[in-house]
Amino acid sequence: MSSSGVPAVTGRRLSQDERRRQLIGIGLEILATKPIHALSTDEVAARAGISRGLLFHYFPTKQDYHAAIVRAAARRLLSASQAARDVPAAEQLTSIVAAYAGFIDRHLDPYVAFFHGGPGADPQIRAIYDEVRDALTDRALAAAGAEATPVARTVVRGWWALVESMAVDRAGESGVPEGDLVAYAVQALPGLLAAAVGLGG
Amino acid sequence: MSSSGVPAVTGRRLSQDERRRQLIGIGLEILATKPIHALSTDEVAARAGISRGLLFHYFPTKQDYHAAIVRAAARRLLSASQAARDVPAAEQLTSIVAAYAGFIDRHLDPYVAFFHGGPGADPQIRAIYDEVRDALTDRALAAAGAEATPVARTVVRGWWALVESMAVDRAGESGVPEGDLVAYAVQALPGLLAAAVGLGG
DNA sequence: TCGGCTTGTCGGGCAATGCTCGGCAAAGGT
DNA sequence: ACCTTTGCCGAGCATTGCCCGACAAGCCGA
Repeated sequence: MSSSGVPAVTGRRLSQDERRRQLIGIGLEILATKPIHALSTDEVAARAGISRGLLFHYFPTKQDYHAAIVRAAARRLLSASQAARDVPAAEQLTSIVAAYAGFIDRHLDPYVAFFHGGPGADPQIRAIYDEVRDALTDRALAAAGAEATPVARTVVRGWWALVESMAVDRAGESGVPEGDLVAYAVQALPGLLAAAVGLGG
Repeated sequence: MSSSGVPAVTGRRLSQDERRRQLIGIGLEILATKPIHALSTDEVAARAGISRGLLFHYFPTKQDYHAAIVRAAARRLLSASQAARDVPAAEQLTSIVAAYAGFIDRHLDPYVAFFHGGPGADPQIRAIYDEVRDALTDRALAAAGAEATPVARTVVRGWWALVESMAVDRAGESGVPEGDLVAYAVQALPGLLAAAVGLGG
């Protein structure tokens, strides 16, 4: 568990890309454990076997470093939350929700730390959250075969919030089996969308 | 705009209660604007007209101070999200949701800053969030006349997440009138609850 | 009016931390 | 063997969270 996949033979000279990857990997490890304000640049530098100064060469600000880490976590979440290949159109949505819920189930603590964690007031991080929600919303709308009107998007974003809430609850305490949760969520969406067609605007 | 309601005649000697209130008031003002890591004890002390040391006499740690501020914000949210008096049972839920959505609408930026903001990994603050969600869930279940089974609680918590998501979206950009949103949310809950009766456990 | 006790308050100071900067040295081409 | 590039060091500055010993404002009894 020394340092995130990359062996980090201390003393070697890494390429920009290797170093960035290593530093982000270390950040992913640490931020899964403690909040940002408890992550010190000293610790990161020590784990990476480099000087404090070098960290700021790669990420001019601690906020930038934090944003890069969250962005990496977001990429993982999005790439995990795709429909399995060779899935018939009718089961696309189920496949996506199952993948998403499974991801939360497998990585509950880090998930909560990353996506309910960072300073919500930081615009960089807020933007990343929005991108994730938008991407998931696009996928769900496409899989559900629904038109992407503004109202429909709002509803689907809300529905994702519901799914996330229940998935986190489930992984935490409630005894609902994952399969049931997925089926419930998929079954609930059409009704929510249908009832929204008359909504203002 | 000197300092949050309490006049704070600098130089006077305040009682413990007055001072605490004043400091929390200042925190509520500042945290509505910027994230926690950008709030310095110096700034708070300067605004309150006191020394840095005194702040730590009232809140032994910056996290404690932060938690006290968030707790105050949570109290305001909860006290605003009640059913209006003299509302018939059938409209209790509508009244609560309207109050909640109205609160978000009136205080969008502070709301997001406080309730999507704090370090999610800080257990104190996480506990406050949980208390708020639990309290709102209790109210909604009672108003809907539903039984408070574990599954129902999970569903209602998820439904609140949906309501919050849509309310924030609404206040931000989407053109859905607030009344429509409230009616939509209230109408959606029974279906979500009914479909959940068979859920595992 | 004086003395004494309680307690809100000051302000200097320590250690940690975010961030800067000038310069060194390893890698690689010629 | 030289030179250019560039990854990297490490000393140092300013800020900030936090501690602590001491002062003084307020109240009480005499």
